[in-house]
Parts: sequence; structure tokens; C-alpha cells
Amino acid sequence: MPRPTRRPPVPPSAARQARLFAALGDPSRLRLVELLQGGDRAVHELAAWFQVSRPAISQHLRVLRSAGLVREDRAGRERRYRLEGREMRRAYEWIRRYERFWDERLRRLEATLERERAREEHSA
Amino acid sequence: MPRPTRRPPVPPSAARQARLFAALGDPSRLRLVELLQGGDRAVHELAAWFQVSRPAISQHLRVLRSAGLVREDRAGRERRYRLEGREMRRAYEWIRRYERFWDERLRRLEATLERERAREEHSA
DNA sequence: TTGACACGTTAGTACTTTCTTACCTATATT
DNA sequence: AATATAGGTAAGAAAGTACTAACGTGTCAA
Repeated sequence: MPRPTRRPPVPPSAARQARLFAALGDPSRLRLVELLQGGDRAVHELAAWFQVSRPAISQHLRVLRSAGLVREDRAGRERRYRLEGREMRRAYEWIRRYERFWDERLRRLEATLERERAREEHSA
Repeated sequence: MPRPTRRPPVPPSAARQARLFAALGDPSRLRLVELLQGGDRAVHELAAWFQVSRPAISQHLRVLRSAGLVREDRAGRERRYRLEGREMRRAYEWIRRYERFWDERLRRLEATLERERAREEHSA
């Protein structure tokens, strides 16, 4: 890793990805997402599972919405929320890049490929 | 989803998982993790990439450490940090439970299985 | 059309996070 | 031994977050 001569600000891609994780980084919001796993739900249905007030839930839903994790559909006087996979997938793929840090098999495979590569280089 | 009669507090499992996502929910910390992807690094090597002061980086590293995402090894006067896969894996597996929300193929498969199940039920 | 229900927004408060500066200890270098 | 390097910790300021109570709008039901 070459040391930088001028230190750039944290890149915007990291900032965006961080906002996504931050949206998941609250127990109530994480719970909301889990509750939505079973399908779409109205706000009052969701709020019934929590001790905090309904406005608090509304605010959490707003955070999830602006992170792109949920969508709102109006239906009569209800607003039904449902999970939106696109951003969740982004989170998933960010983390998957670290798979070798927990998958021993993958790490060994990488080491092997690295050795192969070095051998080719040597014989070339 | 049966409505709860008494609303329990957000379960501790959600709280723990949220702490993990919260640790990733900051641009600088996310960047630190990315920098550690290439192997272990000393604090001053990491800090060189940032505009914020070194103590700020120390503090971010502490957050990552208490979330279990990194480990510290002392080597002379340096402290080298490296990624720890275990907690990263927990985050990965939490998100993977939502795979069907972005994988159309998986969603169709689930629908098919559901129809099969319903048919068996009907003929039984 | 009056009342109840669903839900968002606002204002204000308490708490938490993030940063900097100052300072301290431990290790390496000369 | 004196000095430089590495890096953690503490205190305090500034900004952000999460909550509640109060209120407003739109929808349904009697």
C-alpha cells in the first residue's frame, strides 16, 4: 500500500455506504427491518411491537426510507411499508468482499492461486 | 404476524447486531476497514490516509475494536491492526437472510415451493 | 357531519458522537 | 542520557441523534 502524499477526504462512495450501515445501526430500525421481512406492514402494525411512541417509529421509518431500505405505499388511511432489496444488496456486496476473512477455505484457495501466480512469474 | 399484547423492548440480539452495523456506519471507520483489507497496518500508516487527527483515528479504532471487527497486535512501538472475520461474518449472515428481496430467481423458487406445499396440503 | 383513526411534522430536550488540543507512557535511535 | 517516534487517553466544544408532546392533515365509519 503506497502511502499517500496528500491525504484525500474520505471518498464519497464510503460516505454513501456508511449512511446505509448507519441506517441499520440502531436497534429499533434493525427490528423494523426484521418485522418487514414477512411482508408489507402499516405503520401502526409496526409501532405495536415497540415501547417507544409512534412518532418515533415514523422518524425511524424516514431514516430507513432515505437510506433506500424501505418503500412506502399509501393505501386508504394507512401507509404500508415494505422492504426494498436494492440497497440491502449493496450492503451485502460490500461485506462479501471480506469473505476471505472468515472463510478458511477461501483463504487457502487464495494462497494457492498466489503461489501459482508467483511460479508462473518466476518461469517467465 | 400476531400483534403483541405487551410490547417487549427491542430484543438484545437486535441491539448487539445494531452495534455492529453502527460501527460500520461512519465513513472514516468504513474506510479504515477497507484499508485493512490488504493486510495488517500500524496506526500511523492508517492515519496517513485521513485528514482528521491521529487521536480521532485512535478513537475510531477503539470503536471497531469493541465491535470485534479488528484486533490489535503490539509490535515494538507500533500497534498493528488487522481485520477479524468473525463479526463481519455475523453482519454478512444477518443481511443474507434478506437475499430473496433482491434475488428474483430466489423469489420465484420460494413461490414455487410454496405452491408445492399448498398442493400437498390440499391432497392430504 | 361528527368523531375516531392513521400518520407525518415540528419544537424542544437529553443524550451521544466526533472532533481537537493537550498530555502521558513506551519504545526506538543517536 | 537525550531526543524522536508511536499511539493511547482525557477534557471540552460542536454537531448529530432519538425521543416525547403537541398539533395538523387526510381517510373512514356512524
